[in-house]
Amino acid sequence: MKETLLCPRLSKAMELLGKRWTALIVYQLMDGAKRFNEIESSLPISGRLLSERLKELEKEGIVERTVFSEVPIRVEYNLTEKGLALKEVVGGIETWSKEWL
Amino acid sequence: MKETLLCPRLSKAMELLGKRWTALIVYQLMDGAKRFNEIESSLPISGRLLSERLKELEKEGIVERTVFSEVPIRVEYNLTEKGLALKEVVGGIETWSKEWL
DNA sequence: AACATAAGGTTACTTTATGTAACTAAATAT
DNA sequence: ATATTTAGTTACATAAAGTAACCTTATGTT
Repeated sequence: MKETLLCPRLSKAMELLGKRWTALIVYQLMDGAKRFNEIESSLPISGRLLSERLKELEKEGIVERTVFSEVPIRVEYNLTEKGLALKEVVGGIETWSKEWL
Repeated sequence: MKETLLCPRLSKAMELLGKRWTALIVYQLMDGAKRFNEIESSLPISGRLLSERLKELEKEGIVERTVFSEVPIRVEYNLTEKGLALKEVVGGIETWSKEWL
């Protein structure tokens, strides 16, 4: 695999969004905060991977994690401004899928 | 991994676009037909996987393959109407990446 | 006290996807 | 006969994803 002159930002964006589940997780958060188990139930993803993806998204500043120290513990995830900006992208994919799939 | 009520078309779209390299291949074809080696040179992808992805995209009707029986052989790939419709999606990702990455 | 429950994970292990490098086919040129 | 070129394919190694069992904390039940 050799190096190229491909736009590094587009490349980075695809590394994120092109990772399995990432866009669908963002999609789940598009209409407001959700808890870990809610996301897990709404997608055919395993807890292991959901945990991994949420960490990545948090590190990228796309998702924000809020812990409520109740019993049992409650953790909510919601999109940051950066994440909300992805609405257009995911919306575009949704539109395309409705027209062509 | 359990079943969900997730929109099957969006789900399918993400299975395609969320596969490594797929969107970047489409991006490479956005400004006209390209040959196998041209795509391979413009992306850090291996020939093995490029071949696999192009077959998938062809099967999905996103990419069209044209063989020119010259010597040496020449094969061109270009987007179908369905593939061209993805310009907006990939363009949206590009826009987002420029603003947020 | 002993056990169960619940959320939000983590760990160990298996299967699938991706990356690497060498090889093939066809037609021509040296 | 050997080399060159394009567009792949094959065999093998490594990385990522899937599965299932387990952990922690704080309560609630027997």
